[in-house]
Amino acid sequence: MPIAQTSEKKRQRAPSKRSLETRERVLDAAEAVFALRGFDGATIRDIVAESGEPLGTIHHHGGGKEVLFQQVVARRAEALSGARLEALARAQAGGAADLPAVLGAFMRPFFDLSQKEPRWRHYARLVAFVSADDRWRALSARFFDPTARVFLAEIRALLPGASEQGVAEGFVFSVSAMLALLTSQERIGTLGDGRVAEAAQIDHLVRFCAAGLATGARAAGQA
Amino acid sequence: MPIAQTSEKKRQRAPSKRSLETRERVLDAAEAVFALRGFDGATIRDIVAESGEPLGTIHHHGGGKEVLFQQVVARRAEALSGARLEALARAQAGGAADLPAVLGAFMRPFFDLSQKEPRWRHYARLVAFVSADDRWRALSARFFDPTARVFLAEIRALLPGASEQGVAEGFVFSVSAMLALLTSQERIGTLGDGRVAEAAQIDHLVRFCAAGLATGARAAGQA
DNA sequence: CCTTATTTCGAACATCTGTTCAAGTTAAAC
DNA sequence: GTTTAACTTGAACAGATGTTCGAAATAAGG
Repeated sequence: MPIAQTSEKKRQRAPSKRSLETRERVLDAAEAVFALRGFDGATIRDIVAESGEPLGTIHHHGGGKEVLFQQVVARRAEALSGARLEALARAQAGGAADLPAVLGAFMRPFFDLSQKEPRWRHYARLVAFVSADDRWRALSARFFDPTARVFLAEIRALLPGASEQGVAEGFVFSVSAMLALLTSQERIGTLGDGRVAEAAQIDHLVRFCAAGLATGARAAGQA
Repeated sequence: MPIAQTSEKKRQRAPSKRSLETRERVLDAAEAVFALRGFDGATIRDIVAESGEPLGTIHHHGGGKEVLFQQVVARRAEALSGARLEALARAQAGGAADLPAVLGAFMRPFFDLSQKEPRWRHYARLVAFVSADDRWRALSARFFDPTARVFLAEIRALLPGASEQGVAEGFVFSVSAMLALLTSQERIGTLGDGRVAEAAQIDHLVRFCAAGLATGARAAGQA
């Protein structure tokens, strides 16, 4: 899944195991630093310090600051989409899923993955940055929009009275609320009872958004 | 309302009218640039270009990049709080206000001000940055939290069955949804039918959040 | 009208930042 | 085992960036 389309000369040898490990360390460090400081606030030398790799190595594996950022976003995108679509399929296994179940299938995988693997919290913050900044619209469109469209269609099917525009707005509100919880959660995520409290907050988030979406649909239907 | 508390030597002369106008131009330009590029992405020389003022003048009036940012945030904070509290008082003029009215009093002034004075759109984006980044927590706490607490108390009074924690979460969800609309709106704000479409979106936003808050309270009351 | 605090202005400075480069090392392909 | 593509490493570079500084212009206070 290469990002750059232009003038790629083909490799003549498979990368070594050591090289692959180095690349992983570079991307992990970049993910952490970008998540903490944002794209403009982050420095290649911050990533050097975080990874322990020398300066030249960051560029060798990263391909420049901007391409490095894109690689970090791309690395976990497929896993995220997969988890969301699987959760949706699971919710629909026993017949039609209701609105909270569909919303939950979209939102919960992010939190579940964050609890299993702390690096996903960094990725979550990164996704918030990508979603909020027009500069990364192309990244959003490529990696997140296709899955979002699937869920949008499911939600529309559950709200037959709603306008397409209204559902889309409600979905945007929902995603922004999810990202707010996801990123604010980071600073209390490692606390003792964080896991228990977080589960309740996610339940609340899903209920909140489901109610908001349903009401918007109802009002649009009346008008 | 000075930001810096440390070692301020008192002025011996009133600032000239020309000086005040220059300061205003500097803050306007800084507001626009910070709103467009964020704190780290913005450059003093970007502000030089935007304002037309020479480099030294930015520092003379701004007091350094970080203090300049704080000044920009501070400048319109009081007007925003005032507009929100007035809207709340107006909503409660004829007896008790319901949840959508209270939420609307918090959210609508931002959009109303943006329509009257386009510079408020820049300020709105700035507020989104400040709210999203822990680095500016102190600014948030000083300029926005007091008013938010007033509205939080009003909402709690309207939802007697809800837990304090649950209402606070719902309020956070609501604010993040509002900021999402506010910042995404910027790119289509100057379109021809922008005003009409925006009004409908704000109605939708208020209904969405009111429904979400009410449902969260109901569920918490049941449990 | 004086005095001088304040403002205007841009050159200069030290530091930071992304990137390049070349020499040395490693390991894939045969 | 040999060859050499790929990787590792850090010094060096060009440009950007926040800040400082002093001289000149302006206007408040008397």
